[in-house]
Amino acid sequence: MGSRFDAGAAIGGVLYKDVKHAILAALAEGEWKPGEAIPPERKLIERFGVSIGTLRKAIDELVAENIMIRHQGRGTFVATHRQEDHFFRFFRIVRQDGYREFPTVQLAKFRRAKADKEEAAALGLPLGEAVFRFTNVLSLEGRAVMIDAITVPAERFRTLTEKLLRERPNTLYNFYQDVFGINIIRTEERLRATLADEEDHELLGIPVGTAMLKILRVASSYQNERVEYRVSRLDTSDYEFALSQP
Amino acid sequence: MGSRFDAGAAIGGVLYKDVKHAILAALAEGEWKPGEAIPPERKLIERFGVSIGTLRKAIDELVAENIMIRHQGRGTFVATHRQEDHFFRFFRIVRQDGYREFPTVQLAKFRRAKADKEEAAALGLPLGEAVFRFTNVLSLEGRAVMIDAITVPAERFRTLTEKLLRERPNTLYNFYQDVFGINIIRTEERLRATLADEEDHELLGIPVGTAMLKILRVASSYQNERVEYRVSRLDTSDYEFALSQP
DNA sequence: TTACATTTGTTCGTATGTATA
DNA sequence: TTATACATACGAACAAATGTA
Repeated sequence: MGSRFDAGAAIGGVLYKDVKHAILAALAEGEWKPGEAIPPERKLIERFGVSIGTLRKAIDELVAENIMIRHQGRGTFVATHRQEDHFFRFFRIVRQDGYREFPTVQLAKFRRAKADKEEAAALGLPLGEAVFRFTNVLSLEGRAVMIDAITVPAERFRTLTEKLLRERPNTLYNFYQDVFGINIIRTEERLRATLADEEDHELLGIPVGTAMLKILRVASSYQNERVEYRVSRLDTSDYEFALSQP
Repeated sequence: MGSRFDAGAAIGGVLYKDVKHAILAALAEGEWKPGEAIPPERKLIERFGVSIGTLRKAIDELVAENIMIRHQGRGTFVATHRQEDHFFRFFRIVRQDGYREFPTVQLAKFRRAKADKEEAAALGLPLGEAVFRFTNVLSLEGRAVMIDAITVPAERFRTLTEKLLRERPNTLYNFYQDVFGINIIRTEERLRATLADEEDHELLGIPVGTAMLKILRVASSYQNERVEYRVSRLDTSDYEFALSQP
């Protein structure tokens, strides 16, 4: 059979997991949008026909995965990238003394292209599939320190244009949410060292051959759908990549 | 007032947090050692005078923080660094195709010294406090690729000797557990790029000026007690630092 | 300011299922 | 088979935070 709910994805066997996946499916179908409250627990236990404890256990996991946020007395909300905390969950560049600051972003390049081998592998697309490629230059304290070379599948970002990107009011991941209904909830990153090339010199004003941190990121949406591949290059003379475990 | 338990650290107000901290305190005092089972839930609810649900909520958090591991039908155990998973939680160096391998370690240097400014700040010690400094060279697939320069407070590692380090049978963090009763449960890492120097050339056989990944790590024990400062330098021509969120 | 309804958070306890020794 | 241990599911009662009349 499958789930005991209509929504789709389920394993059967563990009730709270079924509830969790039913909620995720409703989320993926756009029933509740980021920033909105989902129905109160009382309504949800009616809808799913489970006890309060079971429902809470399902939502507990969604909260632990940063997909939802609970506020006592207000309700349970679909997470947004608008919240400061959420932004710094994915933006891990910090001044070497620990100070965190919002970067300013400048769009440097934008074009439509066909996925090369690396992009196709990272995004799980066929080689040569249509993609958008664009480059952002990020500044901290007024100085350009990082280049983000970003690739997204054209299929999923059909209406993307350079103008839209340039005029977006808030963060990139928030823009993905608002305009394309894409919610980044997970990233995988790999870090290497490399030497600055001619492009780094032009965009950041650093000498060719400077040591740079190279960050390769694949960002995914609700169903582990890979929606963004990003290669960042950071000048680490004043800033660094910060990470805490757990 | 304080806690309603003897053990110490508590906030009062939220019962399951008190229970959690009481368990942590017992852990820090060595009542249960890594690898051992803690008493069954039945006993613990008697000891703390709380309900099963409250106890489980306390242990849930400890499990989420990788401090304990539950096994249905067997018991709840204090986490060890022996488990493979646990090792790769702190060792994040991976071949660029994703393959994970255990490194072989060679002790290259060992000496007693006084904490310099950087070490003192990282470990929260007074400047000039006695520390041990030692250097490991890590090899993957038989090739030396990373240098770990490690500093630990002599106070906390009183009986450490070069011989002990050289003859330790298993991983370093496991050695900390077994010999010093120190359990690393948390790390903070900062990553930068740098250029290979003369020491890198000597120990890894790479040309001076090669781009290298520099990782600064502070490792902490149960009560956020900082017990190890480590500066690693990785040749990222074949390997990389891998990271998944969440 | 107060009172009240709404919503999530905490604590309690019971019954049953599943894995292990 | 039996006993033990954790896992799941249920639901009641009260506390705390929030928004509104």
